[in-house]
Amino acid sequence: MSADLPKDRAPSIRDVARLAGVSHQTVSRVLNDHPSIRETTKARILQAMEELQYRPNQAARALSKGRSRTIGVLTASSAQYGPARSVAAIEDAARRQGYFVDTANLGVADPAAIEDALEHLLDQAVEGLVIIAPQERVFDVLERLDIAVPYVSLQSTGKHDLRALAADQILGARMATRHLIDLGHREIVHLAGPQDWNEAEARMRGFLLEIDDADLMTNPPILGDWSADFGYFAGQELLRSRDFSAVFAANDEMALGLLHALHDARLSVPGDVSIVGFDDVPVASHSWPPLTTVHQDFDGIGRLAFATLLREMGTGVEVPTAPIAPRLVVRGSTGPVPVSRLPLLKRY
Amino acid sequence: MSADLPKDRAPSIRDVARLAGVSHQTVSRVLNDHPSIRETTKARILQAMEELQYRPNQAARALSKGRSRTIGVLTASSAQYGPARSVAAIEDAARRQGYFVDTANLGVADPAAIEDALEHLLDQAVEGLVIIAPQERVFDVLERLDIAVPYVSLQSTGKHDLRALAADQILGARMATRHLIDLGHREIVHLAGPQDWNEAEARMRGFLLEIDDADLMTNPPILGDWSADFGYFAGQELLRSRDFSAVFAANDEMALGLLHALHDARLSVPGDVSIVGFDDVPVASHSWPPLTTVHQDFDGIGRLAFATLLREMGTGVEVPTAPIAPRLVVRGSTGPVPVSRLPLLKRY
DNA sequence: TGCTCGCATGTGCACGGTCACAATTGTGAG
DNA sequence: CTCACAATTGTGACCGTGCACATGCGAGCA
Repeated sequence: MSADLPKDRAPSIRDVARLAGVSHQTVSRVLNDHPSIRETTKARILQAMEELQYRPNQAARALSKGRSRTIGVLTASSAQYGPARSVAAIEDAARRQGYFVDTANLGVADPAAIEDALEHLLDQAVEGLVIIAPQERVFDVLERLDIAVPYVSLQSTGKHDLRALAADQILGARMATRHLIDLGHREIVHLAGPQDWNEAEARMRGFLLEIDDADLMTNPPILGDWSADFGYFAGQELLRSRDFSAVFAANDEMALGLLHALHDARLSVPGDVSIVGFDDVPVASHSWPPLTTVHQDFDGIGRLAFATLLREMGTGVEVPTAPIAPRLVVRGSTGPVPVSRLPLLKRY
Repeated sequence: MSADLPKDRAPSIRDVARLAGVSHQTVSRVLNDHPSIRETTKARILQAMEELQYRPNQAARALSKGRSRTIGVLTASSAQYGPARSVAAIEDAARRQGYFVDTANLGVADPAAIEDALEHLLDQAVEGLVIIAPQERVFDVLERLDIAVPYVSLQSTGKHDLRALAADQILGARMATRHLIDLGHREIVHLAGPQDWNEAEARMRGFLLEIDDADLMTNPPILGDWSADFGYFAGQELLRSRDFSAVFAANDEMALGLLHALHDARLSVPGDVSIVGFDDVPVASHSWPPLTTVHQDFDGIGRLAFATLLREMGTGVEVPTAPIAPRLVVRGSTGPVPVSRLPLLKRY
């Protein structure tokens, strides 16, 4: 049969309808599996679809239903392990529910860039937004633009939404700090993340809360930029200027850089200094010594974020969710305060 | 004025037209900046748009023009640094050109999952595809489905497209291997990536070519899975079974795991064994010792991929492209063959 | 037998843009 | 002042799908 002449447009429901000898509406009903369709008719239509290699046109569907089935993901530094992993998980979960994911990466996060990225996502008529690794500025813009779609944010402090995830950050930081205190450390330095990141701020908060609970003193944390390079330089600086026996770094990368600086200075870890990181990136267990850190279930966080967003969007779909708990993973980079160090402490 | 009654639908060009006192077509002309429009009219329309907070509906545009302005990115293991970074670069470049990016991550890469992910992207009527970190199977599926849109692939071997990028992988591997040979190493082991990844295969090819050019012998490479954990176990196994003075790992993660194994065995790097990685991930410079590796410009690769795709898609837009060259970064993990080792070699 | 009811299917239009093709207005030459 | 022609603007159809609202048809019942 030469029923399918060149016709370069992709086949539409009408083409399918013609081939199956029904009206386009009946075909549409099959697509949305409407209950009242005779089995034989349905079979005939399905076969016609198969024959024509029919693929529903999402744009047309979006236009007519007013729903795009697309969600947007706004992410800063998506090349970092944690965010990247969560994005992948979100994408996966979304695809499973038939949603498309449109991403926008923020390089520099000046308000103009943020607005630009958001506009881009809104242009696509996203039905919801996931904000990853949010900085306060992002929420300012979000509020200023008066976004019409629901959004959730990962790893925030609960200021704007998801309390559950927020608790994790603070709790995780407390666990890390507690671990060091339990080992006898009294002079603990916090190598913090950039404070305009809610996530970094929450971790610092957890650190300070735990220090406070233990009635310890601490110098103001060092504000870093998440990078291993910064960790390295901060380490050099610390060695020059402060006395301390342990460091809690706000993420693994900085912890690894710090480790490097300590090696350079011929100091032993954990002999002279103990180090704890945060995130448990895959290489954390292979540094020398292996890094004690706080494990985060990034996949779970991503899935939870999507599930929460789905609920927020008021779709009927309810995806089961479970709260995400951080987990302290003790490896070789932490140990008791060295005896040799105890007298030193008396100086203060 | 209460011209804007509730009317919950978003404003359309017709609403704008009414407010500006022109026809919808004139508004459309403004959107596509058609040349012949009186300046005063244009200004009036722009103001009306502003007033109504008008935002063009992409779905409608896609429907009527038959173009979605969307490209798809198919990626395996997008949580890895390199791919993640390239994806971000692609996304950025695409956004700049007004394109949307839809991503699909491959967890396990069985043909069914690949097909599923591709179908998902095609459902969105993507105009082009970027395949990242391709495995041969992906291309099989791609060919079987007889995809109608152009695609480019990152870091392939040139079998399917982009020769320029392919050369990089082989060249980079040769540079790494050459470096070890120049240092006097004769027994070099290659810790390869999974061979169904074209990228891994290319690196192995580069290694073998260089070994061959130097008239050296080598045992068959060890086939890994890219992970640091694998590098660690491979290291333990190597120490038990083989004699060697240097290892070229197909990526940094495996190299770091290997480093860990050597530390565990109390071997010195580079005193006893030299190690080279591939990728130059951010922590590579902070391992102990800092890792000698082959730097790849992932951002550049991403941009190049998008530019190439744009050309492939036959859009008028020409984005300037520059070939990407790998760069050997010599750090502390490589050094001359230890004298103590030379006699040992005679045994073979 | 005639009537109601529910299932299965069909008809026509709306969604918000773009396109092809008028229709109108403005401009300069003869 | 008229006409040809360009510049500007308007009209109506169409893209592929879903919705509201018929319509046809057989079963059940009085």
